[in-house]
Amino acid sequence: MPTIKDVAKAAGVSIKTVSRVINDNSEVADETRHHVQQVIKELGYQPSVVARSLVRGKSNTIGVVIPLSARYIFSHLFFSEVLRGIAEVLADHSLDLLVHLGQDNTPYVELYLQRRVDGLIMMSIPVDDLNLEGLLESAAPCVFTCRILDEHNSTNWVDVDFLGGIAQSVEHLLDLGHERIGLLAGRSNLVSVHLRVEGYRQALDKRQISVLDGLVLYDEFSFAAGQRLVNKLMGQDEPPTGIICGDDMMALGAIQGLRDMGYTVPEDVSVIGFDDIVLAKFSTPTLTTVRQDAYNKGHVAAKTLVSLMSTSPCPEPTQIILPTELVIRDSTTRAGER
Amino acid sequence: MPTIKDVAKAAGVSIKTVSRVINDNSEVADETRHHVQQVIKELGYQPSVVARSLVRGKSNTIGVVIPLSARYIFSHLFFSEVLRGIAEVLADHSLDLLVHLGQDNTPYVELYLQRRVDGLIMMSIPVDDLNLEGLLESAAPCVFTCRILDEHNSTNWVDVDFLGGIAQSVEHLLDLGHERIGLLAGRSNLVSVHLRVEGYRQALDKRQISVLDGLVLYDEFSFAAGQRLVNKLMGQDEPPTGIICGDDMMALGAIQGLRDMGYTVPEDVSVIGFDDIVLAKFSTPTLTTVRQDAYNKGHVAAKTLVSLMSTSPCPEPTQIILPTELVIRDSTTRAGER
DNA sequence: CTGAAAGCGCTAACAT
DNA sequence: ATGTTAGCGCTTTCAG
Repeated sequence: MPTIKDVAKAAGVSIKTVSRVINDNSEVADETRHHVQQVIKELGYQPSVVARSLVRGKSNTIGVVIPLSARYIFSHLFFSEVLRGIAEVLADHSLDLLVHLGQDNTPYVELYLQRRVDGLIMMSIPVDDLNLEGLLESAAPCVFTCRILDEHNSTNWVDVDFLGGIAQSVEHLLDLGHERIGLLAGRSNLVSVHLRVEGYRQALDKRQISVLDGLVLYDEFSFAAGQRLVNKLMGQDEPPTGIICGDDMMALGAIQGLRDMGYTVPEDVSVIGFDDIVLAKFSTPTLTTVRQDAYNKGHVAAKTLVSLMSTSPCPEPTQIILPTELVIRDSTTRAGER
Repeated sequence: MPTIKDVAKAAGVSIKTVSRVINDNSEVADETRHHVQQVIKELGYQPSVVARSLVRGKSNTIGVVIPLSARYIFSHLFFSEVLRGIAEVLADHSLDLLVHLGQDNTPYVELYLQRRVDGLIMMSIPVDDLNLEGLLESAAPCVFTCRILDEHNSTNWVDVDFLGGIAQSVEHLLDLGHERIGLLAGRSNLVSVHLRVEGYRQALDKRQISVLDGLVLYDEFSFAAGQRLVNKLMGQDEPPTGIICGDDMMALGAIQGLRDMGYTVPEDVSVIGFDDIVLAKFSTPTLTTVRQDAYNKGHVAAKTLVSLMSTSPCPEPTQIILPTELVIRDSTTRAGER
């Protein structure tokens, strides 16, 4: 592959002149410019981004880190939606996108320390992530697509309103006359799961309803987990008449599990999901759920990172909570309908 | 951030010695080595991958190109599954993964020509892609996750057996006594769609059943398209009793559309999908479909690319067709059951 | 308007 | 076993 030197030689000009042409900034005589452009085309020359990165001191690349421990999100449409939101913003700024599955043994902050990326977007980091500390200690521009535990409150993040979304779900069920409400929360090592539980608590407290033991269960976000947990939940002395799930796949699993046990949804038990995946609209019954806009999450996170990187000195931490919306469909109804 | 020079100075050794330590190949006295390692740790030194790339002449990065025209795959779980398959192989080989949404105006072969990536994996390229030619003319190591039109038959690709999968679907319906079978094929600018149609034709020919006009329709892969097309299909004089769809989302849309028109699935019309997405197992009725292993597709494509890059001279083109499997569920039944 | 030369951070012959 | 030196391909003062 030709280099700038080859072009210079072939065009009979200096390297610097070629450099000027390809960066079309400084003044070059029109004649020279055209001639050089001609030679460039003939040779099929393309400047090496690697050499440019070295001399310019930046890679023009953003890393998106997906902890392997959160690998389940890979089988979530959620993931590709967030990624799409990120990718479109980066494209607008001519930034490249490096996707990194974080093996726990290689601290992902190295991506930055090795000048491979200029900034990082972290997806769904669990609270017990081993490499998080190293990242926060570094000067790496970084935005999380989820809240993290952070005593200094100094991280940038974009997240949806899990607390409010779940609280609204609880209120919806209470309004329908449900008094015993179960929560299938998700993995307990995620901040978002804690927030879900907190939203559940607050909504019940507000109506002076006591939070009962055994009505909040934890497991991974999956159809299978929904099926599993619902068995536990309904096996209790006084089973709930309404169940709120950490995400839609869990909710669909819960519905299936309930059906297998002989319950009818929503007549016997109302079920609410979270996310509003495509499926939610088409399941039987259609799923009442809390909508979050994953594309927008990625979009906003990327925007935040880009502005973070172009601003100096480092601005105040940006912490954005995106709204959710309760979408009421057919999986919820008044208590005691049957 | 410290450079190799800083380390050398601080350790009181030459740059080359530091280089030897961080590449731990050549012989360095144990004492020197330990000392240098100590200094590296103290300074928090990390070698710059950019500088390394420049001098080594390779980026250790693979680009995955997703044509924007195929943006729909972003909202397909399929995409993230393929990507996961790719990512895991690359991680094993310490290769980085660059995801590139191909804007049609920037030829993606530039990723290679600018030394940004050492090889490319192309996802779902339509036949009318403008930038394809440039890529094929270049020397870029490249593997497609779909077949492409290529008169020289010189490209490397990994694909699933669309032709066989659809043929098997047709046979399944024929075995159930269906004689009029519709095909909702997908976008006609995809080779995979042509192959689906070809499979459909061959299977019907084999049983000496004539292929009727109006029974094969084209549209995008989506729920909405399934709903749309089924209306056209059933509005004909002699509507089909069996419908084969290009993918599962289309099939689910078709089922919904049929239901809206007052038909029952599968009693009135049998429906078959393609992919076997998670949803297929949980829809009502559960969906008969052709399973393809998207993760494996990505895995094999990445493996192929890696071996391609490490082999010289360039080996014979690798063209792999992965098997599919017909998964029979509840959306298909004998013709005239009702 | 153009060129010579230094240097980005690293590796690799070639000494010593 | 260790250091010197010359690049990798580009940008960028600083002169001409």
